[in-house]
Amino acid sequence: MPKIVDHRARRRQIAEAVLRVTATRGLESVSLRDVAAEGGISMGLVQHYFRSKDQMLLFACEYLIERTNQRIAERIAASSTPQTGRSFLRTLLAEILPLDEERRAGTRVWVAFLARAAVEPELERFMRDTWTNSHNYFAGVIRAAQERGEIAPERDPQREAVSVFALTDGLVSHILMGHYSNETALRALDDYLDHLFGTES
Amino acid sequence: MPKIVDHRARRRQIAEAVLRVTATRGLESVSLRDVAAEGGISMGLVQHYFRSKDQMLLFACEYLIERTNQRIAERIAASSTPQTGRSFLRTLLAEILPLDEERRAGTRVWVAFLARAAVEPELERFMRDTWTNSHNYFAGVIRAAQERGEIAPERDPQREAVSVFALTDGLVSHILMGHYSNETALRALDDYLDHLFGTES
DNA sequence: TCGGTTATAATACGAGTGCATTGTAAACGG
DNA sequence: CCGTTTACAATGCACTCGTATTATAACCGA
Repeated sequence: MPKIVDHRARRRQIAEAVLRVTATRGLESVSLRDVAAEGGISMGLVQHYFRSKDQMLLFACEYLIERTNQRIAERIAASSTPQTGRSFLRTLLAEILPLDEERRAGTRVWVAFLARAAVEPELERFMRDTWTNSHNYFAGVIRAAQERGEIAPERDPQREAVSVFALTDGLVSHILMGHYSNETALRALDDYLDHLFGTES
Repeated sequence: MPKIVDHRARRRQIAEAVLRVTATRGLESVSLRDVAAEGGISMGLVQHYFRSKDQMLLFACEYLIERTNQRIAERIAASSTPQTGRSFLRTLLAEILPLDEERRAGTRVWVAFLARAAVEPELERFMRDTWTNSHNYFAGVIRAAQERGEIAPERDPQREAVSVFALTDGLVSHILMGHYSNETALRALDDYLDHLFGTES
């Protein structure tokens, strides 16, 4: 055994450099040299930890998802408890929106990978799996709220999850382009929650 | 005056080559040589009609929007008349979804430009303007239906337009990745229209 | 201490890039 | 019919890219 180095930590460190470069200059201008420079390491080291550029990008994408999910879980844990199903769902969805620069940076990277996934089957599969997980989580939250009587029993959690997921993802793009303001997007979210939780009827 | 050539037609022809290459291999692998080969012309000709690659891509993006809007207008004109505000809106929104391969190709290109716009202010401005036009159109359609009594008067067309626009754009991404099926997406659209036109109350 | 394995760096290489330059043919105004 | 302008083609150039190769240093088991 030679030098002891935390392999996974090094890969994450490189992935973070990838994400930073992607957020500022876009995925198409990410080169191994840029990543190495951003991470303050040599290009050979990047190659040592990733067989190819594609594998490096895929890992960076997985890392982005993992980091984002972790951040969301933290914020939810930090929010006031106990809370209703509605407030929980609102916290969750609002956390997905790019409301501050940190999340905007993450979202810029995310749409870059999304565009790449449109022409790369392997990445597309990964995106689909990621979204399926999210969808199932949303549906579970909605079903739980329904079982607690917060949502009318005739609603189908699966169908509602489709709507709320698509609405949120759509708002994400529009906020990112500066088309809808944070307030406008949050109001649209609340409008939907009003509808789902039957405030208006 | 030398050879008489339709300048705009040539530029559109080149733009179509750009869109074809982008739809199959992605925006990041679009080179002047690829575009020339795809269009069956020389690389020098491409340079003759566009000062730089960036300008070529911007024009191609504008052309994509123009072509898409035109196609939507045609389909609407071809649909049965007269129709209710609801059926009109449904036709309009369903036409935006990538339900067949032709529209899927266009959508792949669209998300590629979207990702680029996230790191290019000029393109971002263009995207924002495009979306503002679409939003205003949607709001106008909703307001017209409201004035004809199809939608409850207390609804705000602007707010509803935000929701329907975001929902549709979200569904676009999810369909493109193969996450939601065409039927699932259309059902989510219909669910929203039920809500907007008050079928359920 | 020695041998082998790994971490890290430096660099060479061929392919591809956008753009600039140059060349050629065709169409008009004079 | 001539010259200027434009349409189009071909090629050269400086640069960047991902990857392969090689070199060096550090560590640990034997």
